[in-house]
Amino acid sequence: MQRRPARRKGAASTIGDVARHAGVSAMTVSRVINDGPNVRDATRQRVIEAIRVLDYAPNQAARSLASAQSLKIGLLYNNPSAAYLSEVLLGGLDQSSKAGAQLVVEKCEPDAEAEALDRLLSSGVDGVLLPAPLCDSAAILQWLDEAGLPGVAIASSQPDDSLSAIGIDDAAAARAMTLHLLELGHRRIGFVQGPSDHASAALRRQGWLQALSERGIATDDSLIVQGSYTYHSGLDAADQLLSLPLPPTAIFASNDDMAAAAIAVAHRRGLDVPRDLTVVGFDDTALATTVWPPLTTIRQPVSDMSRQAVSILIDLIRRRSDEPSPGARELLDFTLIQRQSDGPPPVI
Amino acid sequence: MQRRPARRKGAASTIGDVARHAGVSAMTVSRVINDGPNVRDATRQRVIEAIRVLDYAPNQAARSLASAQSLKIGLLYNNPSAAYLSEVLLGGLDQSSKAGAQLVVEKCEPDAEAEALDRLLSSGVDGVLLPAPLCDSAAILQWLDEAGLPGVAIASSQPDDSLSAIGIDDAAAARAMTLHLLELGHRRIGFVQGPSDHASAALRRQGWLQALSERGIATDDSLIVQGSYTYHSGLDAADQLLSLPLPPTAIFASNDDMAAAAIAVAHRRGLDVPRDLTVVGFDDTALATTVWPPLTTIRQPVSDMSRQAVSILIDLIRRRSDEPSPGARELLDFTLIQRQSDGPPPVI
DNA sequence: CTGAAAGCGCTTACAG
DNA sequence: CTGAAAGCGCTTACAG
Repeated sequence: MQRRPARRKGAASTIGDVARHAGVSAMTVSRVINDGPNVRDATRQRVIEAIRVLDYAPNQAARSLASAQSLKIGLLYNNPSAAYLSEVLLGGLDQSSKAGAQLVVEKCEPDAEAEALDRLLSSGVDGVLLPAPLCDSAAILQWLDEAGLPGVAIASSQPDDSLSAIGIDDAAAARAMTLHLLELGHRRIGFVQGPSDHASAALRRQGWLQALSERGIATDDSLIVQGSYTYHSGLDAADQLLSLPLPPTAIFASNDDMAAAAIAVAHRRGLDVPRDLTVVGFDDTALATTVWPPLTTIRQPVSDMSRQAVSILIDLIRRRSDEPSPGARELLDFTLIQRQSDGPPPVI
Repeated sequence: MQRRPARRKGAASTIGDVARHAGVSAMTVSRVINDGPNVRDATRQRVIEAIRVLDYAPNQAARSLASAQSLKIGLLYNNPSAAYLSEVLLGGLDQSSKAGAQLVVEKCEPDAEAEALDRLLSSGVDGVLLPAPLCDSAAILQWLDEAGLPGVAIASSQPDDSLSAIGIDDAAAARAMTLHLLELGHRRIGFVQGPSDHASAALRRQGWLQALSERGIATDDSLIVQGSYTYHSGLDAADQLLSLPLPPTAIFASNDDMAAAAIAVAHRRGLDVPRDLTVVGFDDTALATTVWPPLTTIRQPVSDMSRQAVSILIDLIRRRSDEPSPGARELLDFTLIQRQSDGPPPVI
């Protein structure tokens, strides 16, 4: 029976060790760690060096005990999609643990925002992460304001002014995708629009329109069909598009669920994708690669967004009471991921 | 400009408050909190009452600082599916935060188990959560053993003996689903099997066989088709089944991805689901409800499993060095979720 | 079965 | 710009 080694992370170095090594007091080390003012540059350098040499990492428990400030961050979610949620969670968790903050996750049921928010508040959070589409909810924003808590929107390109936000430029991404389709030779591109209560839906449509007009392609209103971001709505939308007297040679769906549905419809009609019809999506969810052929789509760096959102939120919390920062906006790069659902239009 | 209220969770009660209220020392309160021995029952009751009255909750930071035991729990994942992962994450996060443990999440790339594990070890985790199928990896189990770390398998019904595990009874669930199909009137039920390196695959097949034999239905080998849990493999499997001279009236796929593919194939062949063909899955992933018609499937309580796995792991860590507990097994209830992809067989 | 003392590693006032 | 002291809320030996 193998006896378990005692592997307690042997005597991690403390603030005292660093102080001794640098020839200063613990107080000064603390100042350096916390980016405090009033440290001569030479002193600061010596401390930083000592930290490096001793491989020192502050003990978070001691930190929060002493400062009586545990840094609890709330994350409200609404399950738009599991893939999206898990990325938000992964990024948020990673950054929170690095920053020594605790992440408290609450589900927000459709018409019970108040309850979720109250649970969050009573658990003592110092700020809230709001992944889209929750950041577009007026009720939530108002509540946040009343509670006096800072919030950061994730994956929202057009959030309320009261919020700091991080996201991609949805319009630019949709424009890039449309340009890609145009380059392949497509001229009749069907567009499946998202629901009007999602800020992203309008922006994606706008990007599509812009690319078209840039290349001098006249827009044909019959090529725009309304969807609601659900797979089921994509079924109807694609059917409508492919029933047109002059059907499109490519379908650009505003999200992957609807694009996956478009592929299903094409197959049912005996059309090969991408030989007979090109279908592209948006979001790069798990569905994009479970479906056959895998979808060409736009990927948002969701976990990076979440990571950065945590940093921004912590800054906001630490700075508190100061000027109520006027909602910073941060844009991250998207990626066009080309897989196997796109190709040139069929030669007639 | 609304000034932020100072809402620091006003003077939460401490162990001292409780001690005073109960007329004992802080030490005794600590014993009660930690289920320590040597407390007279009457004393314990008084303390519990005081805790209730004062709404006392131990300060985790102080706790881990004092005990120099921060309780870090590692979670290794391998992205089988985002839905599964997010449930594991949600449950694990919830329970860890309740127990004052920190959750450290690491991704384990296909052939780089060693790296992921080393990162986990160097981050100082005290134990590891292993969601299926990672708990079936010999490399990981060996590493865990060498590191002397306790581990708990999640959603595994047939894990290694060295591990504690929590899961559902896959065979019983598959049997229940098959019985359900039989009750609807089906007699020719096609079965799409999972990959042989997944413990669950064999168990699910076994459950299917058992139900059949219980009802005295002869098994027809042509009705068993090999799949690999991917959507793409489901396409081929369903094609094979539906090309049979005497095709099945129902297809039971071992997971939702393959079931979704079966629906796609049926549609492509002009078959209506469920009127002409019943299709059921297993797992209740997001795909089950994005596809049309939504899938009848088996749901595992993944987030509950994850929650309990955390509790078990913490017990294991606290108990350490003691008898190396011989791998407890915990079975949770599954649910058969009936949606719209099943019905009686077509009348001929 | 119960308690008084010391200390975990940091930060917060307060001095200089 | 820097430091000595006290204390955050708990637990760990150690006594009784």
